[in-house]
Amino acid sequence: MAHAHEVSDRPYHHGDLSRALVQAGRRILENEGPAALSLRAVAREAGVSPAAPYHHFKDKCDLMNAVAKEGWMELGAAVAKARSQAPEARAAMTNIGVAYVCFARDNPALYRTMYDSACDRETMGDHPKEADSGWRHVREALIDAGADPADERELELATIGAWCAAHG
Amino acid sequence: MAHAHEVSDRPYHHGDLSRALVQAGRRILENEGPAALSLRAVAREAGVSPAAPYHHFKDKCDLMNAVAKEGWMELGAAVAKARSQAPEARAAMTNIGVAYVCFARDNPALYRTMYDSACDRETMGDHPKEADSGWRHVREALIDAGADPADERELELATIGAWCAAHG
DNA sequence: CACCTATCTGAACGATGTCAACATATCTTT
DNA sequence: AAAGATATGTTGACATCGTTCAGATAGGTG
Repeated sequence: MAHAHEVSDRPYHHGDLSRALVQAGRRILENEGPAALSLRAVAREAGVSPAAPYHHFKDKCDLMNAVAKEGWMELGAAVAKARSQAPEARAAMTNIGVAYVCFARDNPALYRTMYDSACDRETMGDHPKEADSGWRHVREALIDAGADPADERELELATIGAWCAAHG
Repeated sequence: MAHAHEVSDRPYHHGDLSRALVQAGRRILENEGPAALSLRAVAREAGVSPAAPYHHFKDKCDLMNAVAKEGWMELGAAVAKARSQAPEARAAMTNIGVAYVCFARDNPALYRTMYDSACDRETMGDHPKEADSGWRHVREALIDAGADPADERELELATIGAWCAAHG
C-alpha cells in the first residue's frame, strides 16, 4: 500500500477516494449550496478527473445517496445523544424533536439533499431500500426511545417543524 | 410563412405559448416523470424551438414555478370543494385532509414539482413570494374552513401524510 | 404605407452526466 | 523477484441541458 502521503503528493491512487468524494460533496454543500453539487464539481474538489468517481459510485445519484447517508448517520447520532440525555420517555421525545429541528436548521443543504435523495429513490424505485435505512434508523431510534405508535405523531410534528426550519 | 404542410397550422406566432408550455410541462410530468422535465423537452413537446420559452419565462425555474402554481390552484380547488361538502368544521377538516392526500397520491410528479419549486424559492430567495402564494392559498383555505391555529396541527399531519403517500 | 414591438428560429457557448480506451499503481501467484 | 491480474485514475469524446444572441416573421399602430 502506498504511504498515504500529503496533499502535495499525488499518488495517482488516492487511497480512499470514496471517502474523499463524500467529504468533498459535503464541503460543496456547505459552501455553495445544493445547486452547485454536481458530479464534476465533487471530482474537482477532490482533485481527480470527472470520470474517477465512476469507479466508486454507479451514478451521480449513487454518490448523492452516499452523502445523504452520512447525513442520516449524523442525524441518527444526534438523535441518539439527545435521547440518552433525558431519563424519562416523555422528556426524551421532546429532546429528540429539538435535536431533529436543530440538525435541519444547522445543515439545511445537507438536509435538503437527504430529503431529495430519499424522494428520488422512492420515485424511481431503483435501489431496493439499502440507503434509506438512515430514515428508518432515525425512526427506530425514536420508537426505541419509548414512543408509542400514537406518540409518533410528535415525531411527525417534529419532522415537519424541521422542514419549516430548513426551508423557510 | 412559407409552407403549411401540417394539418394544424402553427402560425409562427403560437397564440398562447405560455399556456401551451405549462400544459406540455404537465404532460411530460405525467408521462415521463419529474426527471424528464427539462426546458428543452417542454419546448419540444410544445413544438417550438428551445429558445422560445424565454420570451414567456425568465428561467427554467420560472417555468417550473408556473407549472407548480397550476398544481397549487388545482389543489386549492380540490381542498375548497372538499371543505364545501361538509357542513361542520370538524368534518370539513378531515375532508380536507383526505382531499390533500388524494391529490398527492394521484399526481405524485406534480406534487413533487410543487414541493421542489417551493423549496428552491425559499432556499435561493429569488422570487419575493408571488408564486408560492399557492401554498399559503391552500393554507388560508384551511384556516378559513374554521381551523384554530391549534388545529393546524391536523393540517400538518395531513401534509406529512400526503408526503408519505406521494413518496412511499 | 412605414415603423415598432412582440414573438419565434437558428446557431452557438459552456457545463453537465456518462462512457470507452488507455495508463498506472497495487495485489496475487509463481 | 518476475509476471500477470485487478483496481484505480486520466484523457477524450458524445449527447443533453440551460442560456444567450443575431436575425426572421408576424401583428398592431402611427
